[in-house]
Amino acid sequence: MTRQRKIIKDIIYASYEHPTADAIFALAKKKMPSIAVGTVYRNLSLLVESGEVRKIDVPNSPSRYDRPQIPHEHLICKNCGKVADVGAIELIEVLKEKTGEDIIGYNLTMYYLCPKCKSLK
Amino acid sequence: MTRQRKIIKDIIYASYEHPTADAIFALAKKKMPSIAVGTVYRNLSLLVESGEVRKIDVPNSPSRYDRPQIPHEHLICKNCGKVADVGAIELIEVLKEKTGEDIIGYNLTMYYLCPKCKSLK
DNA sequence: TTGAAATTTAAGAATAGTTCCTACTCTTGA
DNA sequence: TCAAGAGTAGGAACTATTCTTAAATTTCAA
Repeated sequence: MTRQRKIIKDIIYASYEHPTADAIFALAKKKMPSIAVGTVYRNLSLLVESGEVRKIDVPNSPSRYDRPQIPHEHLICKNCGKVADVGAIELIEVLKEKTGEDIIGYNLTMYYLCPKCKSLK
Repeated sequence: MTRQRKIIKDIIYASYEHPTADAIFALAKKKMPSIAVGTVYRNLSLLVESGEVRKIDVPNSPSRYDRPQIPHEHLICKNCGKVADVGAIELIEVLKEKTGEDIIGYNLTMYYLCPKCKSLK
């Protein structure tokens, strides 16, 4: 846990804005003006891999980063791109009434090992 | 519906491979050697917008395109990136037993209009 | 404490997917 | 037939992210 990595993690844990890599870089730069973009990206990957930080993939715009709380998913405004949280329980409600007034669409991707790859392990 | 657009649509409807824009371009080029990458992307957007084609956003790799069948979602192999279909019913099963053996993770994004944007409309 | 090896970093070049721009071509309909 | 509008080809431009390289920092055995 280098100083740079600590700063990056702290920024994410202190934020409720689901910041982008760019926003994190800007904030980190205030605390350590010498930090580089590459460092932010590399450390974000490491933090995601270790499970300390959660990555939110946003189609057609920069990924965002979040602290791993109790299970929750994300609502993205189609107009301004703002990301909101949805608790897992609400989520089930939302899925149930998918006809729902405000849900314009959704994108669900699950990850697994396909039979071929599984057999190779 | 231009000739180019027809070719692109036909390729997607004839494929079971969830082709990428690049793969579509390669196949389109066989039927019409003069076609340009930009044309493929532009027509894919138009087809998606009109609902004739469905776009699958794949984090960290090129988007894929699919025909809009009965509701189904996608399973992506974490190792080789292959995309498989999951029917909506299976899907509920999968979500139910989320502890499940093979599901490594998932990414759910829903789209809506946030209160602020909704009030502006 | 020293200093060599290993790790991490800064800086910016490179990459890849996608979009944008411009001039040209095709289609449409009067 | 021909002018206006729509669509296209080709490639430059853009943007988020990754890679590369040399320099800085950390680690840890001696």
